[in-house]
Amino acid sequence: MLDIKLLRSQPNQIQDRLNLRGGTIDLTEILALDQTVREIETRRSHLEAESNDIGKQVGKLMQSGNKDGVDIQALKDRANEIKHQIANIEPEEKVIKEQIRQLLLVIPNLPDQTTPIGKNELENIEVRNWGNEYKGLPDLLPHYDIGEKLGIMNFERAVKVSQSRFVTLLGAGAALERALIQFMLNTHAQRGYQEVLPPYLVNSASLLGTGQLPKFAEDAFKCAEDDLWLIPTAEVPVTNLYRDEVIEAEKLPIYHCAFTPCFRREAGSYGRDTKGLIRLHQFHKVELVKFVHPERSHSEHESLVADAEFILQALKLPYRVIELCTGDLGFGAAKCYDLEVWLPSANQYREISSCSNFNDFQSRRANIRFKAKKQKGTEFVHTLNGSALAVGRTMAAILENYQDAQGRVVIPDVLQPYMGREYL
RNA sequence: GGAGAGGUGGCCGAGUGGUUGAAGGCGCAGCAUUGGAAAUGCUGUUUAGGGGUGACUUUAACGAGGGUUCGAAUCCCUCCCUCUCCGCCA
Repeated sequence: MLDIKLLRSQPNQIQDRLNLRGGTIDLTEILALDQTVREIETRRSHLEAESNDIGKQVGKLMQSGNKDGVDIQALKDRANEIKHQIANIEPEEKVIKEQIRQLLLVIPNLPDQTTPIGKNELENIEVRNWGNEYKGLPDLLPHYDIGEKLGIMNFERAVKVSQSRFVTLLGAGAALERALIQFMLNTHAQRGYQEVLPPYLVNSASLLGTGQLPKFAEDAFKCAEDDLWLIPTAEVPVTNLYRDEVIEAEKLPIYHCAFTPCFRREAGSYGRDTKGLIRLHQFHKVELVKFVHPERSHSEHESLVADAEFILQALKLPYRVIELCTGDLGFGAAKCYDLEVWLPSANQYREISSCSNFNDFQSRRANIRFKAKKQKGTEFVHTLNGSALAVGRTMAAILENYQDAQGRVVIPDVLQPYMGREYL
């Protein structure tokens, strides 16, 4: 959520920066409503001040024993008159305030000053790449084919049990998934992230806090009987751990890593990535979440990306780092790097992690502040998060990049201790 | 699911419908004391919105939302949450 005061004080600059995203966001309505509501608010405050004053006078007169005096009745009459006047303007004030809130909630974040300007994904920037694009064997199989051939992956039965876009892992496939999760969590924990195992069902306030609601309700699964939703990412429960809290400044930065299943309706993606592990309604992800001092958020973002890259490098999977341009940035992100892993069967890179800096966008919505000792007032923290990594897509990358001439899949060195074997 | 108890500031904990943003304590900060510290003493210490360059001023907030009243932390209603006991349960 943007700061209404910033919007008020420099509407043109804000408009220009929002325009870099390419959408059409009109701020005139919200600015007009803001102007109106402030006028009403001032009037109401004055009326309430008078009313408070009368209350005190009545109190004094009552205590001095003058319970039925004429002057008391006159004061009461005046106070009732004020009450009616307030009742006349207050509903309008509430309605307008709610309108402003609703409008603010659907305005995307301002792109960071350092985010490259561009219209769409074609203008994203490749920052660096790592490893060789493995062209593979001539008879290299896509991950879903080798997975089924090895008997570690079954799509048909998952469809029977649920519906399309679900998978079942079997035997070594299930073990590999579990090994990846263990390896990722252990690595991050060693590197300073506190592990969290959060709830997988969250309330609407949490989704509002991280920005999935109100705009993207159709992307999430909802439990109709309850105010509960299946999490689309661990970002939601982990970020909201600190909702409505004031953190002591010296406790920052806070680093968490979390493994969770993620549930996404994938509305509007019919026919895309229908085969394999790439786009499922349920998948596993290890997520990194940071709460940091605003002054440090840029460097914290870089190190977050490095922590995600560390996993890819440990697994020896070729990848590249893409910095998203303003036109391709997600709703809440101010700056974002995608990590894309090499998938030889498709002869292309596919997103395996997205590392975003939200600046104070989420913390404003979720009301996550910090307070420095000796300083008056509070400030909003900056929140950052990134996948490290999407487990299913990592499995897909391993199944393709590690195929050998015998049709086996070599298990990456770092996973062998977890698997107790060298090949699938 | 049934029965009961309770939600007050960073924390603990008082609270009578009337100048209570809220006693007291802890914690924290500053000052004094000390060779230095502990102990002690004094002072200060919520957040958010509006107005003002500013000192400042004004409004709101005692789980949330309504109601009664000139006036509500205090009385009434609805909802949420927490705890205890019983039942059910991995």
